[in-house]
Amino acid sequence: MVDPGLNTVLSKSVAILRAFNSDDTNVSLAELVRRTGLHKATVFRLAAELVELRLLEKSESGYRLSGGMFELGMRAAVERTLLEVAMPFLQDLYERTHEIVHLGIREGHHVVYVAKLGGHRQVRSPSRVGGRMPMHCTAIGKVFLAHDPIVRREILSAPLERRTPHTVATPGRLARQLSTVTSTGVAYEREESALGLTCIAVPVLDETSAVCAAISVAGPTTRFRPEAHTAVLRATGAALGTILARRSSSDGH
Amino acid sequence: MVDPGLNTVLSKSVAILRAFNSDDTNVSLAELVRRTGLHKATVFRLAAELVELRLLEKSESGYRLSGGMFELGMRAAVERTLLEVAMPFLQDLYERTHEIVHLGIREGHHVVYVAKLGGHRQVRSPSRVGGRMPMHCTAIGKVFLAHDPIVRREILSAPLERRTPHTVATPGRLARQLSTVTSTGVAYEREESALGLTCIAVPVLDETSAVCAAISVAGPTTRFRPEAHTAVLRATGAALGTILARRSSSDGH
DNA sequence: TCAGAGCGTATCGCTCAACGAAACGCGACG
DNA sequence: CGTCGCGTTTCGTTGAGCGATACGCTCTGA
Repeated sequence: MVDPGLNTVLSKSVAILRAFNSDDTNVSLAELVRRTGLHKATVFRLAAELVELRLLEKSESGYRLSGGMFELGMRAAVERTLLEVAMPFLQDLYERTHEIVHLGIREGHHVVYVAKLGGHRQVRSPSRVGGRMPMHCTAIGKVFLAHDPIVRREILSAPLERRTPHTVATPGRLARQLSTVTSTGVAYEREESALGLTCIAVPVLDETSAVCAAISVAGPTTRFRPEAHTAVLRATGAALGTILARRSSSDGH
Repeated sequence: MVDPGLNTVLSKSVAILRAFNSDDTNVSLAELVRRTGLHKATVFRLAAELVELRLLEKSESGYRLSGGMFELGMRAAVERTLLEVAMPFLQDLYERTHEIVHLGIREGHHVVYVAKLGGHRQVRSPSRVGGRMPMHCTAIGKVFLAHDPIVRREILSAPLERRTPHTVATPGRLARQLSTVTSTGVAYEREESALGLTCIAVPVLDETSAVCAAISVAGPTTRFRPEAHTAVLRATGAALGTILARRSSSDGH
C-alpha cells in the first residue's frame, strides 16, 4: 500500500503488459522489473502465469506480447467496428492519393491510430497502428481539439511538448490555428510531429455531429501538397460519417 | 486446486476477457457469469477492476473490451511486425486484383487473420482481423497443413468440422488435396468455409524456408477465377518472404 | 396488485493465494 | 578469483480475494 494502485495481482499484471513498448520484441525479466518497479519474484511469477495464459511468450532471452494479446485486442468493440467500416473508404482514399492514409480516434489526451495505409516504404512516419501521439502536433489531433472545447482547454493549459523545431508549442498560436480548423473543418500539420512530414486531416462526424474519428493524408514535405487532397479527403470523411451514423441507428434494435 | 485452472485472479480475469466474442459490443454481467462459470460476485469485482485498468469499459447495459485492449493487442511483437512489413505488399495485391486480400498466421490448430483488405462491401466473408478459422476449410489453413507434417497429422486425426456442404470433411480427400498443395505451392478453397466464396492462397517463407505466414485472394464464386491471380499472388508471397528474411537476419544485432 | 425471477450491487468473516526477503546457481566481466 | 547482474526457487506471513448471503431494483405474468 506504499505505492500507487499496484496492490492487486491484476493491476500488477497489467502493469507488466503495459511495460512493453510498441517495438519491443524481447524484454528481459530484469528490464520488466525496472520498468514496473515491482519485486523481481513477483514479475517472475506473474510473467510465467501470463505466458501460461498466452498473453506473453518467451523470446530468445526474455518476453514479448504474444498472439493471444493480438487476438483479444482486435475484439475491442469500438476500434474493430470502426476499422471494418472504414477500411474500404481508406483503401479508396489510398488508391486515389497513394500517400499515407490514417484513421485515428481520441483516447484521453492522445490520438490513437486505428488504421494506417501506405507510407511504409516512402517516408518514415512516427505513427503506428495502436500507437499514441500527442494531439497538439498532429493533424488528426488538431481536428479533435478544434471540435472539443473541454479537451482543448485541458491541452492548452498544460505545457505543449515540442517534438520538432516546427511544433506549435505556444498555446496562443495553437489556439489561433484551432479556430481556423473549427471554421474550415480541415487541419494541417507541417513537420510538427516529425521532420519531413506534412499532413492534412478532416473529422468524421457521427449521428450526433460529434467527431468520433478523423482521417488524414500525409506525405513528404518536399513534394506533398496537402491542398491537393482536400476534396477527396472531405468527401471520404463525409461518406464514412454517413455510413457510421446509419449503422449505429440501425443496430439499436 | 479442484481444477479448472481458474484458481488465480489472473486466470479468472483473462477468462472474463476471453468471454467476449468478436462481435460483442455489450455483454451483461449475468452473461459473463454464464460464459465463464465464475461466481457472480467475482465477475462483478474483477470486471470493475478491469474497467479501472481500461481493459474493459461499461457500455449501455454491460461491458465491452475497450481501447486499452486494442492498444495492447497492437503491440504484440510478431503480429505487428508482420503486419507493418506486409501491408505495402497486400495493398499492391489489392490494387491489382480488387478482391479480398488476407494475411494469416497459424496459431495452434487455427488460422488467425492478421490483415484483411477489401471485401467489405462485396461478399460477406466470415474472416475478421484477429479472428480464428479452422485450418482444414480455408485456403490459408491448407497452406500451413501442407507444409507442416506434425500439425497435419493432428488435424487429420481429429474429426473435421463441416462448415458448408462443400467442406472437405473426410481425412483421405483432404490429405490428397494437401499433397497437391505441397507440390504446387498453391492452395484452393471452394465454398468450404462459407457459401459463395472461393479462395486461393500461397505460403510466405522465412529465412529457414518454414511457412511463417500465408496470403490469399478471395472472391465470390460466381465470377471469381482463382487461377487468374496465381502469378501475382506467388510473386507477392515470394517478395514478402524475401523482405521478412532480410529483416530478421539484420536485426539480430 | 402482488409474487417471483433476474439483474446489478453491497457486506463480511474465513482462508489460501500471493507476497517479498532471502538465498542459490550461473555466466560474464575485470 | 571476487562480484555483479541475471533467472530461478524456497518459505513463513498476511491481507487480498473468496463466495454465501442479502438487498434493492425492474421487469413480467398471473
